[in-house]
Amino acid sequence: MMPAGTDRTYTSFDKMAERYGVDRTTSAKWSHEEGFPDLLFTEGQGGLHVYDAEDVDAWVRDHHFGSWFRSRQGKDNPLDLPKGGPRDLLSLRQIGELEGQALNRPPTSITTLRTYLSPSKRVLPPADRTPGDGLQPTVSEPMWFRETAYTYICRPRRTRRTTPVEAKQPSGRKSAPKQRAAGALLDLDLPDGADTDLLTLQEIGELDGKARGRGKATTVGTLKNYQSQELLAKADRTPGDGQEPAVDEPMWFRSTAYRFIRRPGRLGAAARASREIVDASEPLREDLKLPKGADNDLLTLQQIGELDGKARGRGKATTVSSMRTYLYNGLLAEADRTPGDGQEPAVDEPMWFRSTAYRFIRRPGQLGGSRR
DNA sequence: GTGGGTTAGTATTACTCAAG
DNA sequence: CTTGAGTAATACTAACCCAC
Repeated sequence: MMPAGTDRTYTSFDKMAERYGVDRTTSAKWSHEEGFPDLLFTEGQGGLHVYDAEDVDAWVRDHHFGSWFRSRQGKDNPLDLPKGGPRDLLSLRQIGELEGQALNRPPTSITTLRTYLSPSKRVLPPADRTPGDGLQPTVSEPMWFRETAYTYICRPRRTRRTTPVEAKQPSGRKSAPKQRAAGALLDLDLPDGADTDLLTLQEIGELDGKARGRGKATTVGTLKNYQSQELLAKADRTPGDGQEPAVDEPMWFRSTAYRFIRRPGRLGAAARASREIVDASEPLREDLKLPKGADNDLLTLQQIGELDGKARGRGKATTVSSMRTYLYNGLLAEADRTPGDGQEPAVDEPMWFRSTAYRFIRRPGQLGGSRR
């Protein structure tokens, strides 16, 4: 129950999602970020996380300005800009400073503002006043009315925060994200090679995708994300760093790359399976009664669950949810057919060949009813 | 079923740069 | 001074998984 008798307002991940126009997973993710307000309490059976709405709002303003700003659309003076006469005159430099202040970042440079003035962009309208325009008071450089400038500053936008804002903090905070990656490294199957071999981002992505059992390479874009999160270290070599051999794109030592690839965390099905099957030598059970049928008949997860429950003597079907867990753990191989794989007949959900499914059902181990 | 947590990926943006 | 193309980084989501 919400405590009564206070004027505090409460929020939860769903409410935040609605208010700031983001997905629930996004607001939940925020709660793990540096300095997010403390959890007040949890409520109900599902354990709904409840936070102070005002504290959260202040934090979102600081940390996810774009989302915060969106929630302020339609309000007067959404950015709390200094009051003043609409016809006050502001220079380009002053506009840059006000913008920086409003967005909690360094002043926008005059150079950048000039590019916004270019007719092709028109992000910022031309100056309201120019030297020699014959109006009073005379001006010695282009000037904008406060209202013009404010319309520019409050334009719909997403913002890109620069890191220096955080750099004001005493050092030592930044190491937090690295800590997260500091768990025990995984023992993955990776090609041999000298520690000092040089690898490109793309090559690292290929090795990463393969070793972690995802079947396809991790994209360069994703790796760049990891870089910004400092999960992947900075390149050991960069173009023009003066070392030999010269490189024409950033390169990582094999040892650096492998430390990243072996990071703790979730693995794709293939890699999980190869780690799971310690005792693959145990023979499949041949004593189970299973319907006859062609090896390449196609079965859904639900159908496999039904066969599994029956064959292993549990009376009722293994639930699809349990089947997913088996799949995740690599006990059941990945689907032989998936929607859009271009093969015939087309399927609209993942399907397994009868032979694949039966290999799973005949897995070694106890039969039904033995739990508890 | 509900809600929290994780990962891989895409979309979008602010900003830079070289050349006209 | 303009411009278009390029880049780095952020912001966000889909699709999972897991626990109660």
